[in-house]
Amino acid sequence: MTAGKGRKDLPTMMDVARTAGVSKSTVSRAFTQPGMLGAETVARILEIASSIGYVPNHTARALSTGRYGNVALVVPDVANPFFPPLIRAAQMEADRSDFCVFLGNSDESWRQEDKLVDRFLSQVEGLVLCASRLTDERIRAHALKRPLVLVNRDVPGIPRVLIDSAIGVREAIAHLAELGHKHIVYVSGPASSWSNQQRRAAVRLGARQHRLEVSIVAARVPSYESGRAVVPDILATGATAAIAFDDLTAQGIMTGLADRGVSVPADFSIVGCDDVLGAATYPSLTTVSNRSDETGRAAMSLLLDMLGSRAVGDARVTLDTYLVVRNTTAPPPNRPPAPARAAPPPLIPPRKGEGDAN
Amino acid sequence: MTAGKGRKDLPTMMDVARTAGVSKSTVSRAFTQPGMLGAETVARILEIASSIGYVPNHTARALSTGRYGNVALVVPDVANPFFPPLIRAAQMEADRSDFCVFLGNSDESWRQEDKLVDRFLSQVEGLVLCASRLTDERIRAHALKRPLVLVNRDVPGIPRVLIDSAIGVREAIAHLAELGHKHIVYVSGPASSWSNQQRRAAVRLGARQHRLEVSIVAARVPSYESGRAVVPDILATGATAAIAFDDLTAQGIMTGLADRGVSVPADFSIVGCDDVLGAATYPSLTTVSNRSDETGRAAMSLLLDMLGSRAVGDARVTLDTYLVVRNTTAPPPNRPPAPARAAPPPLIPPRKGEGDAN
DNA sequence: GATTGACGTGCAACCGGTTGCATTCGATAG
DNA sequence: CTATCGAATGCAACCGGTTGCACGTCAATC
Repeated sequence: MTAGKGRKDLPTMMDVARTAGVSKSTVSRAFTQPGMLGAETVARILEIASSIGYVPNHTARALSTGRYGNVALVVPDVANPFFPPLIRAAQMEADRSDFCVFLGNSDESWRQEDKLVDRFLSQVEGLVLCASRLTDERIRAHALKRPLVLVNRDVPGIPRVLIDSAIGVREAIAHLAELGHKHIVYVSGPASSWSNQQRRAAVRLGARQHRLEVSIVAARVPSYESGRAVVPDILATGATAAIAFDDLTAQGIMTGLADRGVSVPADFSIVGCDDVLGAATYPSLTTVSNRSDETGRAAMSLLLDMLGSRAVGDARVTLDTYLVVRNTTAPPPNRPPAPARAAPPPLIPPRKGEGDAN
Repeated sequence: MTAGKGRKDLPTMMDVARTAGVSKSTVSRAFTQPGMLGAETVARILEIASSIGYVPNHTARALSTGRYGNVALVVPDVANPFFPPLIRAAQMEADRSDFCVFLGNSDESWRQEDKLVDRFLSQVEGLVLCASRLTDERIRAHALKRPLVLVNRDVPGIPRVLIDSAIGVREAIAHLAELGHKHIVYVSGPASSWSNQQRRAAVRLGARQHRLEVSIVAARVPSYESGRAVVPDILATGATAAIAFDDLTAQGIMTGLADRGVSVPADFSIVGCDDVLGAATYPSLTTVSNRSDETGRAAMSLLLDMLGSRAVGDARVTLDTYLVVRNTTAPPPNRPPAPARAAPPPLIPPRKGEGDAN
């Protein structure tokens, strides 16, 4: 019963009330409905409050109003470079409405995600689940209890924000076609990924329109390592350019090509996806923007709209992407490149935080 | 008063109690002190609870016990690649003790940070502040109210976890000396940064021990752009190797050197700091590990220890670093490199999330 | 057969706010 | 001078749990 069992107790509303010679209610109103009180009373109370370092207790307020002022954001892997910009944007959007945000790391496990959501449920007004690992069923169950917004997960009936790579990928195809490429490769990501399906379809469609030959090479997991590993398959197709599922894979491919003396972009062109590495690589990577920050902002904004009881119903927001041309694309060489020397074993540890973010 | 004003209300303890034909207290104890109740009673209650989807209300519990089960983690910029691994590790460490973590993004502003801390105070049991922008005074004030752990901020009396780059930097110096370099440059970060002070001092000391000449070149902000910008200054020193304040700066330097036809590592060697880019660059960057994940874990673990009332007092944990040798360091050329052509204007946008993380 | 305990459960106060309603008081209207 | 009304404030119930204490029951003990 006794709260805090001696731990440092923050000043309460009663403390303020006592030294101000008023009742709890008055102090409460001074903070929530100042207009209802005398101007000098409000001033005095606020003065006293700040002098003794009083801050309204978020928890107690939540209990009586049902407005927790908190939202939860759950991602599979905080360290996956896809997410930090999204998290940052979502956090700042929530902050604009004075919401605090819980961050959950599901560690790519649906059990963990389920546990987190349950823990969050009773102290948040709503949640944003990114690339959720839960079943549609569980998601629906949770959505019954609290407003829920999904990112890169398409469950009918649940508001969701999706990054549609189609446009960006189409731009990439057009870009390569314009440069004179005739045969390209799509290095695919996880089959279960919604993003991967989008991208592959867009590649196929774009290639048909531009009369390009297209090969598909599968990289089971999107990572530096697996990109590096599939380079022989890529070269075997005889293509002169590749579009990779994501930047990490593209990066691995670049390394694998360099290992074989194939230079980028002179001998081979590469396009990534997600713009996760920025211009940090050399040569800097041509890639498809993912606008993950806008995604984060949009998802949080959508959630806050729902909380503001502005009905949102079955929202399905898609964000377009665009091509970011940097320095890994150029006209094809006269002859398609071929392996010059045998591939060395992979020496370099994979980058942390890889995996299928989307 | 009426909570939820019609919003989806979660089932409460009373609901369970009613259908189980017992009192609130009994339901409560079924969850918190099952041993005090009859075995079959507990079983029946848990059964009913899960059947109607009841989960104990975190908020209400917190209010009466003072144990919020929450902690807060505040960083200047989530998107700065220094932080995601730290956040991830801290989050998972907290999760091991069933704590939920609030994430705050101070956006490099002490006002924002102060606001966040105040908002968090009343719903967390403790906080971790990373690279805090607050004054010592404010930090002390907050620490009076709740257990507080600092990361990369050295305020006597407040428990803190510091990444000490000295060892790693010393290893880097030894590494360069062994390769045959005689004259190196330290490209410094923000003067106010604790980490920068550590690193510069370590460079100076190490250089003296190995009888190397050392120059200092100042990059005001640690970023890709500013690294690229200081390349002329670096070359002007006549040095054959550089140690940069962080990886982003090092990356910019690499690009700047390439722009001038100076090849890395054949003509010039580069060492970064923080190991933030992993092996993603080409050539992959030799750098000093920052172990930011261990830092996050250590800080959170320290905080949880404090909460467990295991007194921690004035803890000051320092984490050592080590050199990660990759492919940007090699013996110096016979003659020191010189600019071959004029530098092109910077075309490439700076990487998001830069800034002095430490 | 009455006493004593252990055990299982209910009662009610409390955590720190919020809010509908009652109350007080001065001012304006009648 | 009194009735009326609005503004300012207090009272007390409530949000959903936790927990000290009291109560009732039944078995073991004397």
